[in-house]
Amino acid sequence: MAEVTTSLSIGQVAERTGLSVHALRFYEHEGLFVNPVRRGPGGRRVYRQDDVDWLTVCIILRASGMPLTALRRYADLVRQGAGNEEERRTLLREHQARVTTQIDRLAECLDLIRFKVGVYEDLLDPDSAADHQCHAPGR
Amino acid sequence: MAEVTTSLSIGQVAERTGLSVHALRFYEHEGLFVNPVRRGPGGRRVYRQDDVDWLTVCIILRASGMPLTALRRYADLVRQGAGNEEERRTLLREHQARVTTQIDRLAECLDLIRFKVGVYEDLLDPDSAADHQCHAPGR
DNA sequence: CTAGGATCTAGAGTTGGCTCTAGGTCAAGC
DNA sequence: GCTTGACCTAGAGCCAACTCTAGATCCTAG
Repeated sequence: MAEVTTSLSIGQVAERTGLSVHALRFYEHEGLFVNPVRRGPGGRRVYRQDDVDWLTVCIILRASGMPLTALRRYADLVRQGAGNEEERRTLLREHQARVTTQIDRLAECLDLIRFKVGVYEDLLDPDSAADHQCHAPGR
Repeated sequence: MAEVTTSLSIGQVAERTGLSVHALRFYEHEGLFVNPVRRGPGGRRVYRQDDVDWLTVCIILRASGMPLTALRRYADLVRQGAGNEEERRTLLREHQARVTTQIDRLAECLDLIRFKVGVYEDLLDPDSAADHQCHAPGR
């Protein structure tokens, strides 16, 4: 039960990460990988599990709105190795702040949306209408 | 203290909504206004407070990720007048669901980000390090 | 030997949502 | 009468992040 260093093809990585093979090549081209992607016979890309792990992190950062430029910056720092941990922390903290801000903003939007849904709810079946305060813009 | 029907120029609307004049013309072109924008002397756009109110709603829906196509659909429904409230409710409910999903997703991402910030925190001043569980991918 | 499928590179195309430009009109103030 | 600034239209340009295409190579199975 030891798979010490399993090699993965680009197709396999695409499958396990959910990224397209196109996106994987694109990410590589953009310098988003920490380890330069090795090549096997015929010039084919060979990935390992830690590439997949890194991609998993990338996907999460992307999903939370980090632009590729910032992701590249982070990859650069990690690639450079020990010594720049403070900068990495700063980068992540800034992103963290943006994400919390974004969540708050969305929660506010959700308030209005809920309110408006509520208005239509009352309109469409007034029986189950609760009382609502009315302080939002029309329509 | 009665400003019964104040007319606003495109510049004034831009100022109060935060949208650019370009964006306002673009939104009009895209059919996102409920009332066709009236024109004053010289063909200039004349807005009123309820346009601003509507734009406020638009801005919130946009900020929560509603694409312009959906916003246009909603505007169409409102423009058509009474009778399609159910469809409006459906549209808003669907958007509401997407927003809550998005908030949840962001919250999950935030977990990882916090974890990683924590790792660098511990690394950079280990004195104040609390204990952490370790189950996230590397770097 | 050959057909199929996965891979390769380089670069063009797409999408959404604006933003900007060019060239012109119009009203007010000096 | 002239400049200034806000406005007009139509359409081009931009940005991010992919996605897709073309044409070539390589490996495996039949």
